[in-house]
Amino acid sequence: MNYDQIMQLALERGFYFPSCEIYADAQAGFWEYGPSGVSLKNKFVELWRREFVRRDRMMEIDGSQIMSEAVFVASGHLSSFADPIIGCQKCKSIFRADKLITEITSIVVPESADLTEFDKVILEKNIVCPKCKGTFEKAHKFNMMFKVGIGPESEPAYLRPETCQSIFVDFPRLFKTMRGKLPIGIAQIGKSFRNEISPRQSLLRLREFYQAEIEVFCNPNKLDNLEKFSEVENTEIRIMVEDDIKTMTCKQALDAGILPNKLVAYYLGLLIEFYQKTGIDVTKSRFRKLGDKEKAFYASVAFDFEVETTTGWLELVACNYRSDYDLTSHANKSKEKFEVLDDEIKVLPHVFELSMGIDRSLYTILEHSFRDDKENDRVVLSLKPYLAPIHVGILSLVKKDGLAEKAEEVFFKIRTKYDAFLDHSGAIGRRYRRLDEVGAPLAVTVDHQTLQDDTITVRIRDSMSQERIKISDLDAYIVKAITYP
RNA sequence: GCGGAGUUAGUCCAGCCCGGCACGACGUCAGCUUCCCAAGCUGAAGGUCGCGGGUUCAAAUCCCGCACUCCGCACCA
Repeated sequence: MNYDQIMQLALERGFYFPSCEIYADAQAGFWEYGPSGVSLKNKFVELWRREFVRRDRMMEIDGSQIMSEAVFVASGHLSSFADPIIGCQKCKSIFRADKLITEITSIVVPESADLTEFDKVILEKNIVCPKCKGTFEKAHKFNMMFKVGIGPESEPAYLRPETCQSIFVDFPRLFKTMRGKLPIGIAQIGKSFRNEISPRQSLLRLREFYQAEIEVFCNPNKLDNLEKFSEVENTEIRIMVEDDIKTMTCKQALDAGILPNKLVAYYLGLLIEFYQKTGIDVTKSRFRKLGDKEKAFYASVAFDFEVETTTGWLELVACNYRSDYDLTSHANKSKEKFEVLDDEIKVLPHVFELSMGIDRSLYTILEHSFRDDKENDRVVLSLKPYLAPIHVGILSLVKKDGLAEKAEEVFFKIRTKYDAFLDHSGAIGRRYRRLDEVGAPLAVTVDHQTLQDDTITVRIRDSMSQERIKISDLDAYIVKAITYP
């Protein structure tokens, strides 16, 4: 169960594969989901919707992927979502300006400093290219946003680098028209785009990727006034405390001051309960509080939710307390009013966000579900049944004697309700194994007895055990097996 | 973007030094056989040898450029 095995399974079984792969100019960092991948993703998204949007009575929106320049002037992405870089005139090597200066002179010039600051220090300290001793060109910024030109005049706009900006921009309308009341979560699933310098490892670092983001708007004076916290107070989380991972309940973490308030503790509790249901091994997870240097520019407190995979610790969710950074910025830039009434008092809400990487989560689900069952000479994806790309395979034991036709009858009865897959060809054991590899939890087999008494066998993926049931009971059987928790 | 290693069928790979019809396995499809766990037999399909250029009578093979993948650096959900 390492990265290469998952990659091979993904390619062979239609989970995901490189975009535009038949052309030589295909760029790195773009991947397609195949049929199995889409089916898994849809079910993952549905689970997310159940466990966050419905459970916590959030609103869900679907915003535009291209957003106007003003949005990113206000959000800070135009100035801050960029690295200061310098290039050598001679050998063309490129360096991070701030890192190189600190490395050579120990002078700390903040990443966000004015570009002339970098040029000044480089000139004063006579910094040259560490590779060829060449002199540097002027510092410039490499912005990680994709710029697009709108209309015939190519008016500047950008592909959003995070989905949440639409939520902030839409907040005033949503709060008014949807009868909002603090605290309120607004959620969105969609694509975001970042021009990574070096995308790598398929779904783990993409230039175009799916995020599931939740922005919780709250009254900053009432962060510990949250009745629903009792729902998760005994939920156990694993959290880094001074380089050790400690297991404790949300309440314990709150009481110990490791988590800052009930609101944050509540949503971290929801998060871990969600991931438990995805089949990811949460005993291999941790929340890690980020230091000031690691945090995004908009975050005042940040916890990363990380999971151990064969590629190392992988960040699946960024949990950022963004305070009023975004609403204040957009209010100032747009002149729109973002204050709302909470108990008759006007308040500018603060924001706590759960920013989930969907692609990375799907990869982790695959890796944590992958089982190399040598005893039975098979590869099994032990996915949670409700996430399986195929719910049930419908097989005829052999193709002749009318068994294929009977299997088709069974298939036609259930095909619109479940993800079912009909298969007649080849040895029965081979067909079971193919289903095991895409994680189908059930396999129904039509045999000679079926023709006599309308019963079929149902094979359970994980145990390989079988039981015989009536065709008329199949629907109820499948519902029970694949229903969401 | 840098350093290193790579790229040949759906997958894994041989061939490359030393230029001459692209090898094998797995998988897929069809038929036979078996009739509940990747058996066997017969047959078939599947290739811009990463892309572009050069050298040559002839290039997967030699030369140049580029792209992509993987590992490290840096960046990040």
